[in-house]
Amino acid sequence: MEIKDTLSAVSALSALAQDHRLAIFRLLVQAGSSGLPAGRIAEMLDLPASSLSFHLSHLKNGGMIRDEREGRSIIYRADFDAMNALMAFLLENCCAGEACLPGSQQEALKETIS
Amino acid sequence: MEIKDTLSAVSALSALAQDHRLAIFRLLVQAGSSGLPAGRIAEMLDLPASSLSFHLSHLKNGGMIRDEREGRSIIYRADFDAMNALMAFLLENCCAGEACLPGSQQEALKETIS
DNA sequence: CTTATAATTCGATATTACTGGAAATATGGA
DNA sequence: TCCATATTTCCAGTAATATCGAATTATAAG
Repeated sequence: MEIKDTLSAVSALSALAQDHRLAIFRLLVQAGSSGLPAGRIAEMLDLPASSLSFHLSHLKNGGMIRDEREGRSIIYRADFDAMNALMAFLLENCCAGEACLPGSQQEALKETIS
Repeated sequence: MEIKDTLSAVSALSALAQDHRLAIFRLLVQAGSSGLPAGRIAEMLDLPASSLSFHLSHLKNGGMIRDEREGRSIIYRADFDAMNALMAFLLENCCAGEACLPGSQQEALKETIS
């Protein structure tokens, strides 16, 4: 997992920076590796299909989710590697060493992630 | 440092989800506790004063920075507690335990932060 | 081949964000 | 008081996002 450049960090952040999209992503995180079909997400969040589709494509553009067709459904899954990279970027660029994590844990995370 | 609700997480995320604002925040993180006056930020990022002010107020609204008047200048500082809380929120809600950090580090972070 | 289901794309509309010059506000000093 | 400096607020124009019904595409099954 590489550390993101500023541009991809911005698109990852803006993918999550919207109430419906954050809710969608959290659902997918909970769902784990089995993911959820679009219709099930729409149902759970009570969103019209076309609105959901708009947000899913935004999340996909930001690299935060992946999709895979399975029969008539399309299964969406959270991209944990991307989330990982985003966390690493924030830790590295927005936390200044002194804050957010004690130094030792920060070092350990860097090794884990990069 | 409390764990954020979804609404404040969205405003923190959207505060950072813009190229100029992310750049501003990173500068302030680097500057640390001494912070930077608005004019210096405008100079470093080559932004018109009014545009900078727009972004600063957005960052402030999202709770990511603080300001303090000092003579004719207004000094801006990154709010590390807010960044901390955002990291904790993401870890808790968008990382699903299995991912982003090995379990032991995640536990340690939760204790550190909450 | 037709019908039903799952999802996306299109299109029209409404809302919100971004930009930057000009005017207003606040402070400090001559 | 008057002027210069630092910054914000105002305003108008432009661009990007969000919403959701209707039309379209893709798949599966009878």
